[in-house]
Amino acid sequence: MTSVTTSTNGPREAHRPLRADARRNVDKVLRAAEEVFATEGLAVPIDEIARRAGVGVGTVYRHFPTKQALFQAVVMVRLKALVERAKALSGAEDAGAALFTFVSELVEVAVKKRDLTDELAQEGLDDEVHAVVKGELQGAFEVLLQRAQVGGCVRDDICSADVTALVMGTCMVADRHAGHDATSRLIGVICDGLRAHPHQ
Amino acid sequence: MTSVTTSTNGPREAHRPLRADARRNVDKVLRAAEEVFATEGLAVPIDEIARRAGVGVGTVYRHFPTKQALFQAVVMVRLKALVERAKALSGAEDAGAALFTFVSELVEVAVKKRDLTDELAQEGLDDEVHAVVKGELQGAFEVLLQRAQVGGCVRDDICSADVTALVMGTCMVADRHAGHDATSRLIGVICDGLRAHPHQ
Amino acid sequence: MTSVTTSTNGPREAHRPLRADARRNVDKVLRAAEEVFATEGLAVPIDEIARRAGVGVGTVYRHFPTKQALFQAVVMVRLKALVERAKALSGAEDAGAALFTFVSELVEVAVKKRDLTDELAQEGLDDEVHAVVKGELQGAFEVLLQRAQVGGCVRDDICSADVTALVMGTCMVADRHAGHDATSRLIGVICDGLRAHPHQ
Amino acid sequence: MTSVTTSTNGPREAHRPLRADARRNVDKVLRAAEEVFATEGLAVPIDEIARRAGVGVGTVYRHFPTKQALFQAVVMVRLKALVERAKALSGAEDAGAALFTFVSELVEVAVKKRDLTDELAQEGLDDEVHAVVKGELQGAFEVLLQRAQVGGCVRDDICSADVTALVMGTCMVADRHAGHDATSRLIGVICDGLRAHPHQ
DNA sequence: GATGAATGAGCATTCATTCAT
DNA sequence: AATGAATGAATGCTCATTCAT
Repeated sequence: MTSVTTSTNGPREAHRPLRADARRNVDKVLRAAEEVFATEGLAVPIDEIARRAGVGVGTVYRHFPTKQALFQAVVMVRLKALVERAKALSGAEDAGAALFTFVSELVEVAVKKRDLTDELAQEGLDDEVHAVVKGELQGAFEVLLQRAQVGGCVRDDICSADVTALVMGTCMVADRHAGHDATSRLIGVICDGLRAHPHQ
Repeated sequence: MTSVTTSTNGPREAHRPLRADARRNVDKVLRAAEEVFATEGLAVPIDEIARRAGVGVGTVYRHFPTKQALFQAVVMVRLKALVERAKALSGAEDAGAALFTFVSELVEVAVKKRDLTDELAQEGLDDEVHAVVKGELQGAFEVLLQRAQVGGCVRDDICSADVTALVMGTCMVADRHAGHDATSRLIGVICDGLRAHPHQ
Repeated sequence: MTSVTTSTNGPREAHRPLRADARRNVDKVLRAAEEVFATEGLAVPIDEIARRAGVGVGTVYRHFPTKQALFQAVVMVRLKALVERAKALSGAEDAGAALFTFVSELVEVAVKKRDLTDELAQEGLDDEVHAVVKGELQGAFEVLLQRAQVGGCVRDDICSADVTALVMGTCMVADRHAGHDATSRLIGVICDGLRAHPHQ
Repeated sequence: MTSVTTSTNGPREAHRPLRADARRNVDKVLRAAEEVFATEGLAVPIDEIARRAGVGVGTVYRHFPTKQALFQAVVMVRLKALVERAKALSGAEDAGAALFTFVSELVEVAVKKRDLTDELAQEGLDDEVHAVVKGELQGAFEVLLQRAQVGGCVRDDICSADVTALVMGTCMVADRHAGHDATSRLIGVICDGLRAHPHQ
């Protein structure tokens, strides 16, 4: 895995260049947090994350003013990856397939990374930066959806928020529903439901 | 709302009929817990529940030996209601409509009662009683589903666990997705996806 | 075992005759408490005692205003038995043997009944009645000791409080020092120390 | 009194040298605990100890993961002192005098420090470290005893565990038996009992 | 009198966050 | 900048005691 923070100067003040060792620490923390949030969810103590990262708690707090902030930063990484993926798929031939692929992949990731699900479950505690990324994701996703709708592959009576919700729901439930096959079936139902033209 | 404990002698030992005042307290606690779990989730302190119920903490603990136990009791009430509803619907003419009605209602309820969602999200904390009720629900649900499948209204490649999962997911997400219309749209997609014959 | 309360009208108000069933309850409580204090010490919850006695907590409190009071009542029974024994032995031929027998028996009992030890360990929380019994025990014991000293079997430079202390100490330690033999050896040392004429 | 932690790097992990301020706090906590356990026994709330030490509860828990752990640490300090003393005495000319001196001193200390007594009274809560120190004490004590037995100053039919028990018992009782003279008399009896050749 | 439900102060322990080193 | 020690509010739970039934 390459540096998790490639596209930013750091989580707190995005404009002051961090010293090399500081950036290294931010990275270690993010990586540890990623891992531990992914497996244990938000419940994990900060001390544990610091321990795993091999730094002191103070260091964690220097870079992330709050546990929530760290959590969001972790998810941000994933959100960004999703944005990339959505953008990449938005040029595809088959607009329907592109949307369904995206949805499938998203769910598959979330099944493995509990924090993504947790994040999606969070309500109103987003800061601005976060909101921006979420907006980007929404935007990229909307493109995917509209192309699919325009192409007639997806019903017209739903909006992107609806699809997002359905996907989130599936994410939240999928990791409890052991096995890859089960997940696929869930995705299958959702996708078919989207494809279907509304029951008159 | 009528007494929450109509069909049981009390949460702990179903054997000795509770004194009238005790019954009243159990009810007050359950109601407070219901409300507060629904809005705040599992995180609320027991003291808060006791306060809202107008009883001492000790009273809560007398009836529910553990916070988890209280939580489960709260959900049990809902689960039982669901079982009733599922059973009632399983005699309906139109098997497909019955299933879809059940699903819709369930989601509508869960939107208002966040604890149901939380419960469904809980993993391994089931005690036996709990498991039994969940089993009953699963059973009743299965009847509903099979009848719908036999009648050709629902695809054959999914099992009741799948549907349960989809419904749960929708529940979890629906309350964040304000508005009755939005919820209906989600349910619509799910139901159409279930109705659809799998995309080859 | 016959009624534990033969020589009293009840622990609280020694002068109002108790109804038969009340006395029966006092007895049940005392017996349960005896057993449970003996094995678990003072730490046991009152509820547990009530449960074992087959009565409600309220009943326990009706007869014993306080946990301490119950505890003392239990020990009183034992203390009284000790008084009897001491008196019985004070007429014996061999005054030295009588004293040593008493001491041995006392320790042996205490090894089995933790509460006796606990009680002996209690400091200043005795009520009057209690003090009286303790006084009697002290008195009876003093007789035993003086006779042994007069007979030349026990050194003169110690008082009954000293012996009591030594015995208590041995009690407290003896139950941790598994085995009958070990206990005997401890008693042996103490008795020989008492017999010995002080090291000049 | 000098630093309580002279011979150790700290209670938890003997591996990393504690920061000066941390060391100071550990000391304050130990001293407060010592004092308060000595006067009130194990029953004192941790908060009280923290208050007296002038630190927050969290600090106590940082250094001692458990109330029991703190208690043991307190006693450990004393046990270690005893080990030292026993070792120092084991080279003395007069083996009998050495043993009796040790016993006397131990009791005199325990009279003032009730926690020692409490500790000795504890049953099965020994962790390994603790067991080791107790073992050392036993060992050092055994040397003292054997030398005295070989020299003919102490009877042969008892083992070090017996003597320990007798001493403990005396400790437990001695502080209730106010006055230096009384304590001396108790010790006198014990020592004479040990010296005595068993009564046939 | 008996019962056991209710009470609530009390306690051990955790953990996010701050701050001295 | 980094560290990790200190803090203390918060929480789940227990149990002696009181009181309505």
